[in-house]
Amino acid sequence: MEPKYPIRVVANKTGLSTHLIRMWERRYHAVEPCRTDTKRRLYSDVDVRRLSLLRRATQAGANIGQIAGLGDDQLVELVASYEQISVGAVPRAVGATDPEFFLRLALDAVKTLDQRALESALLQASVSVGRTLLFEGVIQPLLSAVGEEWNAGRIKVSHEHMATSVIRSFLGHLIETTVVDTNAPLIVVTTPTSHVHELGALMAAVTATGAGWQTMYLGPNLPAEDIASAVRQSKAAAVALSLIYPPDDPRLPGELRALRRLVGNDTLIIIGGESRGNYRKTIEEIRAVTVENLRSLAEVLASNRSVAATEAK
Amino acid sequence: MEPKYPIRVVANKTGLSTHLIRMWERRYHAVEPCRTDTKRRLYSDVDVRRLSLLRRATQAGANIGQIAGLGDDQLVELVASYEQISVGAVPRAVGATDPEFFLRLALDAVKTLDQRALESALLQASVSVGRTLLFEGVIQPLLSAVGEEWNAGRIKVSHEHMATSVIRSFLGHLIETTVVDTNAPLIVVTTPTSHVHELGALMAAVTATGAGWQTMYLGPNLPAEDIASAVRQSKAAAVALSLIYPPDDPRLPGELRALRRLVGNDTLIIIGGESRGNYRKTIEEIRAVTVENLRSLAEVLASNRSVAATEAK
DNA sequence: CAGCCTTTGACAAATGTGAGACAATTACTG
DNA sequence: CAGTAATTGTCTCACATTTGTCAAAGGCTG
Repeated sequence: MEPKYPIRVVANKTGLSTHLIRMWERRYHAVEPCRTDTKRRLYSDVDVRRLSLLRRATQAGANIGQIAGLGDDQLVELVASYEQISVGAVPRAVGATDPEFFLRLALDAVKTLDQRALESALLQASVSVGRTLLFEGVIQPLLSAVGEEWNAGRIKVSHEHMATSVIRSFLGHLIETTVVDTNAPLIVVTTPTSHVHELGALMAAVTATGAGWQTMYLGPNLPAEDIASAVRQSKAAAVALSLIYPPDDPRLPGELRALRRLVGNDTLIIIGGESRGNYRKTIEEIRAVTVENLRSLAEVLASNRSVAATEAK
Repeated sequence: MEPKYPIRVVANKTGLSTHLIRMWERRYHAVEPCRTDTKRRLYSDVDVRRLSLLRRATQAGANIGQIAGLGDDQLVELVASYEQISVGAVPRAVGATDPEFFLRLALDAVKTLDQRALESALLQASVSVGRTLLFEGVIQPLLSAVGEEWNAGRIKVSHEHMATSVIRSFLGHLIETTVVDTNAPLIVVTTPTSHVHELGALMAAVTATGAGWQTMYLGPNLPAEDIASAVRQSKAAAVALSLIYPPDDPRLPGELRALRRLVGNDTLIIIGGESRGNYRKTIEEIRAVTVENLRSLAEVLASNRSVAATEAK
């Protein structure tokens, strides 16, 4: 863990102001970063994580003065109890920033049908690795792994259902606990009719809140007409659709064209999901943006945020 | 369990006002939290639990002066008996405990597609009215109302999806935040194959945790074989199935018989949901218990809890 | 040289505390 | 049944603590 971030970057990553970070250091020794030769602060990933935890805890009502001195592992527990998640007695590895560790933990939990352990693995992963790594290193691999195990007949549908249900509620929780400013532009997230896989859309929704957008998550399987009416009623600046299964839906091109027609040309349409490639022609035709993964979704949203915000006025 | 919550967090968690919490302390010594060096109150999880119990008891009609001195165990019993008695009876006028108020709030939120408002309406309702009233007075009427509005063409599917998605994550949250004794018997909650309506099952799952059972919620649409394997692997003492739609599923009797055969005769099978009446013959045949509503589910679970607990040993 | 960082001191908003008071309801008494 | 006392939730006030924000002055960086 080499120290590397100047204070400005840390402020961006954690959502705290530089002022506040320095104050917390001065008053409570919340984090004491290394310095350059010329006394400039240089924060490590561990510091960033600690500051994020502190922010979540204070957000939930803790007094910074009381908690600033706590150890990292205590802090994780504290955040859990403040946010009303039960961690229970589980193997803890706060030091580990290794997604694979949490992936293994989670997969074991699925195999043994242990709901609590799965929740706790996800929670710990979410505080120990960043959100990007949480998706790309834990949740997505977990879903693939569960799929493989099921294909191989080593686990049952019930395991897969349990995993889905826990992950879904965990992701919902992430959206709820992320505070976004109410002036932020709004994005509608859903999947088109007959596309029933919803976890991709949920992760997109979480990514969007993380990128500072207000999100309206409408669940899977929604006709173009209804998506458009939701966009209009909520005055959303963008729509994101996740396409996973079926990979070859003959009715989808029609739906997409209808969507573009109904929302008008000012609304950004973003399309992601594994099957997006199979509909490329239509996507180009309706001038929608495709994103390969959640990271590029975040980039697209970041670069469109200011545009959307100004247009709203 | 070190003391850690400042009073405002406790107020949020319990639904009491900070004023009232201090008053109960001054007058009745209901809880006497530790203090910081500067006399600020710091509550522990135990204190929070105790205050919640006190709130539930007073809401059900107990007078605070009488019960404030009781021990925690007595309080649990008291709350249980009080809530049995006062179900349906008019609760004492404590604040705006009118479910219809929250129902209207929630319905407005759905109509205006306001996710946050719906969440906050549900959250307020859950701390202001008891859980029974939350289901029977808010969530179920809300779902019916949304259905009616949709039939009448006054709202779109997107509204219904939004409502479903918010309610689902809210219910999931309720399950997670209810702390259950890890020795409690376990119940598996799901719906059979092709029964895709999941909110009934989710409410059943919440009811079960409220009745002191550990709950494994597996989501909707699960084949009998997989339900049974989940029961066996998790050593569950009971299974609850919610039947709503379709009301006349020709394959259901076969599924139910298979379920009984696969789980053996020691497992309690509970069946609820609006359509349960249409399958009465099979239900009797497999010696399953039917419940009319969530309240009777709670009763069945309460009376079977001790039985299940002893059998587990 | 403009812009960012550091330290220090100061300020104001928010929140918590204890005491007292008030109004509404309930329970008891003659 | 009227009158009285007790109960209980809410509110206000004066004061202390906590905490986020800001400004000034000087140094570092590109």
